[in-house]
Amino acid sequence: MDTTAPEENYSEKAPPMAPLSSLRELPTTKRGARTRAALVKAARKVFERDGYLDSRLADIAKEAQCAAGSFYTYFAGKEEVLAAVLLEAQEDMMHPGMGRVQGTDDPYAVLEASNRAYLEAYKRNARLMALLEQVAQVEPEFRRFRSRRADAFIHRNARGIADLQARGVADREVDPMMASRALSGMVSVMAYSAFVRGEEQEEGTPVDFEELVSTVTRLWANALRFPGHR
Amino acid sequence: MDTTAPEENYSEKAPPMAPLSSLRELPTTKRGARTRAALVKAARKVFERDGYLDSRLADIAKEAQCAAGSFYTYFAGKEEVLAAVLLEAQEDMMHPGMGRVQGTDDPYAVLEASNRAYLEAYKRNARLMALLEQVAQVEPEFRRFRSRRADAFIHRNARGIADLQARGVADREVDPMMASRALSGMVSVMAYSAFVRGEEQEEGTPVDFEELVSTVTRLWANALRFPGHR
Amino acid sequence: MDTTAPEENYSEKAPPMAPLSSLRELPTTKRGARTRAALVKAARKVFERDGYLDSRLADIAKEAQCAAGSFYTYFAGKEEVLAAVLLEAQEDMMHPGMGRVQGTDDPYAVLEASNRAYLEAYKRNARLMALLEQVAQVEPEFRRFRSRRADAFIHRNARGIADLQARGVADREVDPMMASRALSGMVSVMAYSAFVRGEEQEEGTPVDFEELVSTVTRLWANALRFPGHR
Amino acid sequence: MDTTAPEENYSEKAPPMAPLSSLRELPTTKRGARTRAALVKAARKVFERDGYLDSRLADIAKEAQCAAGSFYTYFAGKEEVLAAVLLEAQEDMMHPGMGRVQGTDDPYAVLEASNRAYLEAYKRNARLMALLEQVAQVEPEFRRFRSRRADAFIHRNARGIADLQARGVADREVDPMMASRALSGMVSVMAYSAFVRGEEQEEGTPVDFEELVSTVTRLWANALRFPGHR
DNA sequence: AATGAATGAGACTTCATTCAT
DNA sequence: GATGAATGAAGTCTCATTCAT
Repeated sequence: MDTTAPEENYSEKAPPMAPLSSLRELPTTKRGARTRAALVKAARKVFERDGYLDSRLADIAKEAQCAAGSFYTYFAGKEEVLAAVLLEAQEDMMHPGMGRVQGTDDPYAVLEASNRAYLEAYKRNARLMALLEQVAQVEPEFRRFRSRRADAFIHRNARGIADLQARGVADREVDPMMASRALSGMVSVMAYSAFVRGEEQEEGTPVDFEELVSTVTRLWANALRFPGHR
Repeated sequence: MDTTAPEENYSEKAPPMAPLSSLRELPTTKRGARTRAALVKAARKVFERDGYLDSRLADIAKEAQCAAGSFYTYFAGKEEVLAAVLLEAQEDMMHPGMGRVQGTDDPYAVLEASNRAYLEAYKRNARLMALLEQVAQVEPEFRRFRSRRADAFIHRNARGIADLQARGVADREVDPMMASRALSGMVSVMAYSAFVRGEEQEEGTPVDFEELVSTVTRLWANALRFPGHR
Repeated sequence: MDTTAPEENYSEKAPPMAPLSSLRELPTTKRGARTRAALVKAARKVFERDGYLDSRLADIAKEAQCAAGSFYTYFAGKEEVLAAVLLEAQEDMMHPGMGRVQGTDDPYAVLEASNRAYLEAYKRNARLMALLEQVAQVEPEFRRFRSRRADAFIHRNARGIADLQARGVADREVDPMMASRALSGMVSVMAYSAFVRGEEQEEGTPVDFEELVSTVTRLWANALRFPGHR
Repeated sequence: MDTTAPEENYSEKAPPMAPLSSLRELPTTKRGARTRAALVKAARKVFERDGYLDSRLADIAKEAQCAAGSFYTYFAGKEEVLAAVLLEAQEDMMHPGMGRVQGTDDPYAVLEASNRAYLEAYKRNARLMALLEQVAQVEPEFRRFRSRRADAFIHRNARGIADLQARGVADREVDPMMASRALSGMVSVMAYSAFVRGEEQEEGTPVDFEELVSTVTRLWANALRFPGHR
């Protein structure tokens, strides 16, 4: 089963749904490549630090140690750098095949491994996820981007659920798609709450990662009425 | 039991958590009250139409048919009108005691009624909820506002869960708070996805409201291992 | 001799050079008189506190506990209240005939009494003097007002000097007018520096009043080569 | 002796008391330097013409023939350009060592040369001095600037006076500092009155420069009881 | 390619003054 | 007379984007 987790999901390298176009052609010279890379890196730093809205192109250029005008050699504007940033991060934001849990067929173990992988990836890229959430609220283009990612993930989990239903492991009363939507959402909300909001406020008990994994997995398994008594 | 639902929940009229201050004093005269009300109404309309960030004070004033300067008689800026808008809407955004489901003690029925009430309120105020989500990404003050609301709700549901655990109706293995966080989040995510994102895109099957209620309720009940076989 | 001191000088009650017009007619009713008086008083307070430029009519009205609109019943604007404030204060700002130093003819004693009276009056109204200096830099009308006051004083002292020259008590080489300008200016500068600038900065040795009087008097007397060896 | 004259006095190039900071960094390119210089020049012109308070940044930009926004490339606001204007003028506002009156030790001659140098510098920069007086009434930062300048001058003259007292040339009864304050103030008042106020009003006898110098010098010398009978 | 100055549209605020009650 | 809300002109400042070197 592949009951991974919510909202983001691109384990397959495949053309990741051509999310964001690079209008500008890539630089020809070595020097150009270097500058462009510096800009993308700087952009990520500035975005994560100041937020997308409060960041200015001038800051990004300064951070990349190049002139404001140079920015436009590579990008048409803020949106486009952000696209580049996201594109570049996409790889790592995708949990790496959840370690396969080789050699088991136990649905619960698979589910747990899947959730763990998702949450680890989320944690690793928490600031970027926060950024994406913010941007999605503001730029339709990125709202669509986020939706597509979430949908891909949801569909995959829906297939997993349907499969389990077929095998008699999961409750047949629920619609696989709706259930996937709900449970995937549940996990992503928890991730956001733990790693994004958790970071903002200094106070409060930082959630224990293992407890997070096990709670989420247990609820998910129960919700689908996995057999067994855990 | 009071397993209401996610993110927002203020059936008790009690101190509406004095969320957002109205620095400017309220108008003395009838005329003033009328103008202020017109501004709040106009602000809500403009915010919901253009989004918080893309709206200009001038537009709000125009919508309220008053001079730009008049705005400042009542509010110090965008934030403050928004606070007023939210304050005014708070009442209705709170689902009204979920009808009590008088006469039953069936946890499942209570849960379902609670979820239905929550989702109805969410649907009724979908555009405002969308606005709140947007603003929370941008203005710390409103991020806190949203958090406080969610927390209040989560705590209430956590109490409900703990109660059910004590009565032997709910799985004792999960921490009530974490479970509440996860399940409440699940419902609010579904509400957002159905009523906010569902509205944006014309295409797609609009979710059936009843199916939403029953799915969410079933998953919630299962997750906590309510007894019985539904 | 009447070698009083600088910049301000209106001991004679006589129509004090019709300095500032009261366009608005004075109030008829008792209530009106009360309001007007309250406004003038409030204006002085606000002006002295916030400075002329940074004060707003709304503040004055509030301080006078009346509505903003009421202001215009009595004054055409800021300038006019200020005129009223100055008019009202004029009386006390004028040192009271310097006690005449009755019974002496000693020029030095007269001079000293005159300077003392001037400095006392200046000190008493320091904040208002500061205000006047400020306003004179900004409003031509009040620049002229200040000039006329200074001139009146200078002329008077010039007459005093001429008189002493005639009596052989003062150096005949200097032009009475120029000398008066210089010496009167000297005293007013000292007064400003001691009572206005001295107040602004907490630090520093506050000037000893008596030392101020005696220094100024001695220098003045010496400058005109009063006979005798003090 | 170095009984220069009043209020301003910086013949020594020494630390120009780092009066006003240029927060914005200076332009790198030649073009930038040109624009900045044009802005400073324009600012001086506009300030002297309209007064500090009534001048608008837009006017300055227009005068410098550049876009309004360009202003902010070099200055944070009105205050900062003014600082630049003052900084640039500082050099010339400082009378140049008063020609030294080489070869004489006659205190009177030195004093006269000093006063002449001061008054010439004042006259040369009369409009700027007027501006400074105005601004000092309005912006604390510049009030302090003016005070520091005056103080430097006063201290220098005080030293001169003390020196003369030691040499038996000046009256020992007066405190050097107070005397310096008074006499320095006397000269600056005369300068202001002659070159600033004298310009405003078309009418009136424009003061004869030489008479001004000699009167001021004579009174100063007398006040300190220089020996000799002039 | 890189630079960094120049541009200018546009949004925000303030407050003196007017005006309907 | 008094009230206090309404008005709207003016000025400030920000930055994405362009452009001459």
